[in-house]
Parts: sequence; C-alpha cells; structure tokens
Amino acid sequence: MQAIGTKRSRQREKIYQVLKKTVAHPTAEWVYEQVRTQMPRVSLGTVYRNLHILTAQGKIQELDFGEGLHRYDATVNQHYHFVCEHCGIVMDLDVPPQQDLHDRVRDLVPGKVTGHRLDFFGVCTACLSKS
Amino acid sequence: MQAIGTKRSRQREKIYQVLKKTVAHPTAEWVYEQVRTQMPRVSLGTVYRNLHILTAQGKIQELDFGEGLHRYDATVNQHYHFVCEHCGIVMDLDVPPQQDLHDRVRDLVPGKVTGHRLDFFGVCTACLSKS
DNA sequence: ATACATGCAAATCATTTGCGCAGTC
DNA sequence: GACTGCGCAAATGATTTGCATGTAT
Repeated sequence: MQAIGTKRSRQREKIYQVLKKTVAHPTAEWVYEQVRTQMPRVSLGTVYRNLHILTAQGKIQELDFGEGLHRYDATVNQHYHFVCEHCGIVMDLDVPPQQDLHDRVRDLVPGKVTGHRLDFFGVCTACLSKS
Repeated sequence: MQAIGTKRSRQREKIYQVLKKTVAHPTAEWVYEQVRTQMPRVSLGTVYRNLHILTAQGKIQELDFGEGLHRYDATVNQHYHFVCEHCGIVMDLDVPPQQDLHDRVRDLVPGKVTGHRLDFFGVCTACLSKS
C-alpha cells in the first residue's frame, strides 16, 4: 500500500523552505525554478507531487484565483487576499477572519460549512502609476 | 480589425438561454451538451468562444472554485456561493453584499479595489446523509 | 460585399502519471 | 530489505486557436 508523505526527502524540504521564504504566493513553475538553482536535476513532476503532499499535510495551502494556474502559500492561518488584475501580484490583507459572517452562513446553509475564502480584486499602486 | 461579439448568432443566443434557465452553475461541457440537443452540429470551441464573449459583455459571469475547470452563471448581480466539496454542487447564498468589508479593504489596500469574491465551502445535506 | 462567427481539428498549457532506479527508515 | 520518493517522458484534460466556410448586417 501507499503511505504518501511519510518519508522525508531533500526535495520536499527545499520546496517547503522556498515557500517559507517568500511572500509572493508563487506558482509551481516559479518554485521549480527556485529549487532548480540549488538542485539542478529536480523535475517539475516532483515539485507538483510535493506541493500536493505539503498541502495535504496542512503545511502550505493551494490558492486559485481563476488565472488557470495554482499559487502556493506557506502562510496557513486564515487570511484574505488582494489580487492585482494587471500584474497578478497577490498581497495578504490585514483583515481579521469574519467569524460572524461564517456563523451566519453556517446557520443559513442546509449542510455543514467548513470554511470560506475571501478575495479582493483590483489594481495595485505600481500598475496604477504605470497607466 | 476585430470587433468581437457585435453580430448576433443563434449559437450564442442558445448558449445564453441555456444558462438563463439553470441555477446549477454549469461547466462549459454541460452547456455544450445542452445546446447540442437542439443544435447537433455546435462545436465545443464555439461554446467556449461565446461563453467568453458573454462574460466580456457582462451578461454572464465566469466562476472558478479551484476545481480545475470553470463554471458559468447567468446571475450577474453581486452574490456569494456555497460549494459542496463532495459533489461539487454550487448554491447561491442569500447574504447581502458586504459593502462595509469592501470599504474597509478599499481604505487599507494601496491601490484600487474593484470587487471581491466570497465563497463558502463544506458538505451539502445530500452528501451528509449519504455518508 | 464585408467582416464577424462557426465547425473542425490541431495546438497549447498546466498538471498528472507510469515506470525503473535511487534514497530513506 | 522494504517501501517511499525521484527523474524522465509520455499522457491527460480543459481550454484555445488557425483556417476555410457560413452567416448577419
């Protein structure tokens, strides 16, 4: 049988460190490029596999802003994002989790509510000044 | 030059009607199947092209819940969703737009905030009773 | 008549997976 | 040594696109 993620690997640790060190909410491709500078033989498949393992272990989280690709984030406590629709930069927002809203929806929905996601969209200052 | 979406087409109108008639937040594939029952020669490419045109015209909206595919919705006024992580069903929530939150983030973010998205996740009653 | 839209098929792009070998426990 | 993880390359699946033809204005 398969017990995924039970053995450690240098690749997985490096991938996790790369994510820990950035606030940029990078894509798998970007993580791959970073890891590759120090482990030239890593494969993109390994990066994807480990990003999934780390996500399943709750050490990182997978984000999806509807761009057609995933982003990863080593900050796993509940927080919200602001996404620039011009350059794609993603920023963490210093807004507390809306527990009241969560509770309200929990009472409203026929079923179990386990979490929510809140994303804000717009244009960042850098892109505003460029146009 | 190209002026996309300026001429009407039976295909586009049918696609829009299909979306208007459902509350199921369907995928492009599902829309394709529906349209096909009445227009057997439509192509999937045409469905995709028109879904984008309708989205650009603001007549429908494209949704992305991180499932690896898009869903479409003919309800374009601001509203939030509940997604069942078991069966994937998407329900509209009867929760008013959180204008206060929006304003708060607008004042907080360095840049222009144009919109936000709020999705709740969990398990619907149908799936709960099955397990 | 002009130019946008379609159908078809091939192309793209992110992501996944099968396989034989390498690394960890 | 047993079993998990890796690198490589091929496969997958949603979506996009080039092109010749059809259709709306």
